[in-house]
Amino acid sequence: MKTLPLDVDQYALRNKATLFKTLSDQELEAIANIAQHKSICAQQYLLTQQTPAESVYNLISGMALIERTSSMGERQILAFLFPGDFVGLTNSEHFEYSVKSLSDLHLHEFKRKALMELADRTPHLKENMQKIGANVLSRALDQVYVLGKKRADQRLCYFFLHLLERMPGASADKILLPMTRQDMADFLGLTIETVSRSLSKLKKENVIAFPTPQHLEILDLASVEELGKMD
Amino acid sequence: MKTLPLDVDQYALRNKATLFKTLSDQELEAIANIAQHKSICAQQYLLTQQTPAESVYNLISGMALIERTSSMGERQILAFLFPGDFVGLTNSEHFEYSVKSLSDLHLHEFKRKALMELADRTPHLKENMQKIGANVLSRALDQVYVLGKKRADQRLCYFFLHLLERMPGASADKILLPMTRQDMADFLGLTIETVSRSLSKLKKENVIAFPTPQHLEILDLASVEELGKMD
DNA sequence: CGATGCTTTGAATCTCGTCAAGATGTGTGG
DNA sequence: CCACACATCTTGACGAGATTCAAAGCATCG
Repeated sequence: MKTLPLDVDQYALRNKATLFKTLSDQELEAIANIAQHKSICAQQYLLTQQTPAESVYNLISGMALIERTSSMGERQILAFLFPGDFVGLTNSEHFEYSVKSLSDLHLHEFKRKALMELADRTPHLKENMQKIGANVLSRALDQVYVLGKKRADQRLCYFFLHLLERMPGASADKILLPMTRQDMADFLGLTIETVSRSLSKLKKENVIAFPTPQHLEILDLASVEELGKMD
Repeated sequence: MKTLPLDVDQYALRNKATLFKTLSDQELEAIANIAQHKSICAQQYLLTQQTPAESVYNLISGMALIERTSSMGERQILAFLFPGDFVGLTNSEHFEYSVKSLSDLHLHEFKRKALMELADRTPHLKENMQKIGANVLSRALDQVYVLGKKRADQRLCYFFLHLLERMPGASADKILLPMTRQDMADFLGLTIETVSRSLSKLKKENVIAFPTPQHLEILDLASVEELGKMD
């Protein structure tokens, strides 16, 4: 269990709000003692709407998505999860969403009770957890704004900027997309065809390029920022 | 715009997640000791994007809205606030939104630090605050789903059900709307014309009626539920 | 009363969704 | 290495739904 804290992270530690930021070695070890390693293959469900909400998870490596599917089969992706992200902080008895892996995942699993108790004794940890919660809400509100006000091409540019900011190793000239077009569509409140058409339009305007369908390149970052900005 | 007759405490106490639920008299008194009364007239800003986030507020009576306005003048309403609601729980230095009153407001103001400290010593209070936070997020995710997947008439029905559930004194045959059509549009990601047209359509289908423009009556609750349901 | 602000309606336009087909990739077995 | 099959992605044509711009209806309030 000593292996813990530090395989997380050259990425997570440089990220803004992460569970482990600014913690002392002792504090990190205390967390390590209640953490369990967990691995999941690509395209598997980490948890679903029916799962009792006893555990919370910290994503070490890989990518995942949070989705909600209605009884009529309508799927809305509520968020994508990146290394360092935290998922499962709810206060209901069971989760209100499902979490599905996009790639092989490594995570830390915590019993919620144990983590909460530790947080009570570890101010820095509690502060980090609150920050993470605030960020989750803040991003959900951003998404509300985008879905309420933006056209398809603008939503996609917002999405690119989102990836650029949050995805480890992403740079304007090389963004690897682990999600399908359908995932993007369900995240942005569009259909797969509209996503595809908007991508083609941006391609034709030389704003972006696709060396392969999963490999995005931003050619004109200024335009992307203009289209996708939030303020 | 007329102000709403609101029976505050009666509503707040029967509501699910409120700051004061299940607290003992002693605990309530401890809260009272750090609370300050505040009153605001209709159509005023309680706080704005620029306000430093030092205080949090608990709404006693009246209604308000949370909005975000972009540099291009696009406004998105992120939530409506009802008696018992809590606003201001963020972890950034300043707020990421503005709060505007729809009617005359009475609220409790707490210094964030003081409330946090008290919460540390008062498990019930902390639990209530966490529940409120979870509810806020849950509703934001509902809104993402609605904006991503629903037609104009469905969004309106969702909104009606939302009001029915949360607004004090609302019943199917009498819902007083303190907000304008523009507010509804900005909440639901529509234009005011689309809101008006959709309302007219629902009126023509005898699903709803408007004795006056601010007085909504649901004639066919089953249809409203079918159109506005979330699952 | 008229004046103002909010709401509704109308017509033209645009964006996006739907349905259908075609193209491109990826993986497998020969 | 090629050929085929399957999945994903792209494109096209059309229609539904929402926005835009403009004008007309209704309240409310001096």
